[in-house]
Amino acid sequence: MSGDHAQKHRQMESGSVDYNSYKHKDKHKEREHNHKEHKRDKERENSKSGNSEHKSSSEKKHREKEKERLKHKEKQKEEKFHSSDGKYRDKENGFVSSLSIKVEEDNGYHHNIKHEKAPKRERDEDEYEHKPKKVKVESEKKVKKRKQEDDDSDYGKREEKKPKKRTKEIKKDTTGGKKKAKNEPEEKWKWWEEEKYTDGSKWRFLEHKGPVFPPPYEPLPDRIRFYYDGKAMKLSPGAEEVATFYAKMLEHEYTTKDIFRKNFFKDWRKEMTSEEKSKITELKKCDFTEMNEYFKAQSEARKQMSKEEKQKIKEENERILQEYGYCVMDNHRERIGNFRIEPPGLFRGRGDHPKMGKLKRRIRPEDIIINCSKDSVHPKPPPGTRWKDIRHDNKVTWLVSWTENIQGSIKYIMLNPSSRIKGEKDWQKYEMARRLKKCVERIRAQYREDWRSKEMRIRQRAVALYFIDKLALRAGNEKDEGETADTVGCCSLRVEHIRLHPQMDGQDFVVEFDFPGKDSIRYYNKVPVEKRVFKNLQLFLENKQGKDDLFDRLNTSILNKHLQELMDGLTAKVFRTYNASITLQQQLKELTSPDENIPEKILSYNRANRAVAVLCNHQRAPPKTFEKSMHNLQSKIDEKKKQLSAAKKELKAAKADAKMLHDEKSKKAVETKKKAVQRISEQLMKLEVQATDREENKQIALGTSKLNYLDPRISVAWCKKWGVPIEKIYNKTQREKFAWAIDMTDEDFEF
DNA sequence: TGCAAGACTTAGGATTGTGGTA
DNA sequence: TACCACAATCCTAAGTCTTGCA
Repeated sequence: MSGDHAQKHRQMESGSVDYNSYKHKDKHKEREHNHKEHKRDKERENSKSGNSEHKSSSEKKHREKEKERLKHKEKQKEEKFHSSDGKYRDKENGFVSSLSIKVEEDNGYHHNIKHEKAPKRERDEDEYEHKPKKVKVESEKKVKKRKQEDDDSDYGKREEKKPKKRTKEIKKDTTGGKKKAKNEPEEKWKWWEEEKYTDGSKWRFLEHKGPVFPPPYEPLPDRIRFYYDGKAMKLSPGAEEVATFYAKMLEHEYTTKDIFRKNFFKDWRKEMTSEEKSKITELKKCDFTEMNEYFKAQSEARKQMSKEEKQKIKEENERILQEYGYCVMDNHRERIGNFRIEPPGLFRGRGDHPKMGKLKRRIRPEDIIINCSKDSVHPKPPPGTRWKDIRHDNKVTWLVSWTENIQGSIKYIMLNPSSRIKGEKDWQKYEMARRLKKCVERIRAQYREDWRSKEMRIRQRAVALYFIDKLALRAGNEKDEGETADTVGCCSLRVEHIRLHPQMDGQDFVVEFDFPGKDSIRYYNKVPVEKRVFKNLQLFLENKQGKDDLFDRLNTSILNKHLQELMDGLTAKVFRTYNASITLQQQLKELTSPDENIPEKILSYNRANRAVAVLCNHQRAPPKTFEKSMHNLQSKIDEKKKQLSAAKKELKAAKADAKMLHDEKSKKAVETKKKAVQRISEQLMKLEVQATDREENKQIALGTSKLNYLDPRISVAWCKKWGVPIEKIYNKTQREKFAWAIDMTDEDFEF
């Protein structure tokens, strides 16, 4: 990664941000009051529905009550609306649906989407919560009409409009979700237009069916044998199961690693009978090849299955998904992210993980903690078993948890990224980054000042923060030595991870970074820094050895505590989000040109995305088939070039004929040939763009930044501005995750 | 106050699905 | 129809940050 790229993003910020909402003290009080009322309403609803007799239909009842309440509220709002001069206000964007939206009175929630275009207003630093809105279904015609009206109206008028109604609820199939017609368009719930809980609770009602367990172990057929020291040996079921985990990985690089083999063998022996234990004493004498071939044959057989068999499996998976893949959270049927319990196997730690190869044991119902509403139908454990515990903790978002045996950490089943609970958090994350944008210059001035501090701890803090800001480094928490791979982030950098060059490649004060980051991905970068940073680093390195901490007076909690003082809610990772998003926005501005066609625009987008991936050091292993696929693509390009040249020749000839003959037929022929040339030129251009894109993407992973760091509103606004279909940028899953952004953003959005 | 546990986000690789082509 | 390449999705490890407790 080149240092100059990492610097680029620093030049980017210009102009002001549209901070769309602000707080009036008294309005705030009023809002608080209203919200408390609303909360009490909801709580009353919940407590009412919380009796134990209704188990079989609890959710239904709950829903009905909620509907009733909403109906009542809707009526009230309708009345209020009609008695006011409120008009519907249109959404400028039309990406998702034709729902119309009315803007409520400023209730203090921040970030009403309609305000993206609004005049800039001041607002409190600590405010970022979104503003709820109410929606109502409206015909497209009306929407269009209203759009026109809205375009003509000014912001002040919009502010006066009264709310109308909240979204339609999504129906839940209480029978366990028998398959809904797949293509049946289900109206999407616009959670982003509704109120948020502000009491720290994550939900009021939660019902689900619990996790799906992996199938029990199926012993190998007798003909498949394991050999020890050249002799066939029948293993006990427990030992055999663990042996199959290894056998399945025989071709994987893991099995060449000493730690992996050592850990596996140690844990495997624990599963052996005493007789097996006394016989099997060396891994190198074990022969798993028959097992390995058996599994390969099985996998091959799966591929060769008939269409009907495959369809049957697909249908069964769909059935399981419908039954276990959804939960009901506060009246809405929401998709669960990972509803399957992790199957047993061998631990695949990354990098030089000291525990790789250890046995990940099978999770039993007795290990599982269920989290759901008291008044929901609780998930049933498999017959003859019981759950470890059933909790009703609405301060957390998980549905199921268990403790894994490798690190002793807790694993969770949570909702899908398209869910309200994840989306809200995501939105909040980008709002936090936008808040940072507002005060980042002040923070930068502060840390530059701190480079001169008399106190070593402050200088270290300031230099570390400079790196986090400039290079988008991760915070770098302390890690348990010997328990995990040796990786570092900013605060945990050691002397051995940097080299100082007073001069390098014609530049002054260059810092050379070389360290294993998250997932043991190497971070290598040569960065020219300011003289004072360089001098400080020299100072920090004095009298230290390679293994010593670079920042020995700093850790992430000290740093984050400091950041918290600079801006409410600020932590080290916000800088990564901020710098990633601002880089995308700036790069898009720089790279997109109006005369580009759609494929070229997409290439520009990918290049902007790539700049971010480089900044964040999102790498991938080059695809195994990369060289081959590039070669194939090049062949296609060559072939297309030949075609083009032939087509051009034909066109020339046709023109000559037409000149001679002057008849309709030859004129027509010229037109046809012209079209052919044009078509082939376009095809060639597409192939060439594809080749460039692929080459530039060889070792860079774009997905991580797109999914986690780039404010989706930047991409949506860019698509709208340049007429690029959103489908070209986000696939179906991504569009579901970013539905909130797609719905609320217009082309003027500024991060 | 410091540390461990807990909760949640971020991450790359593996697996599966899909569409184009021979 | 089989095969291939790429995209989409799944999987779960590895981070960050917060919370709770001694």
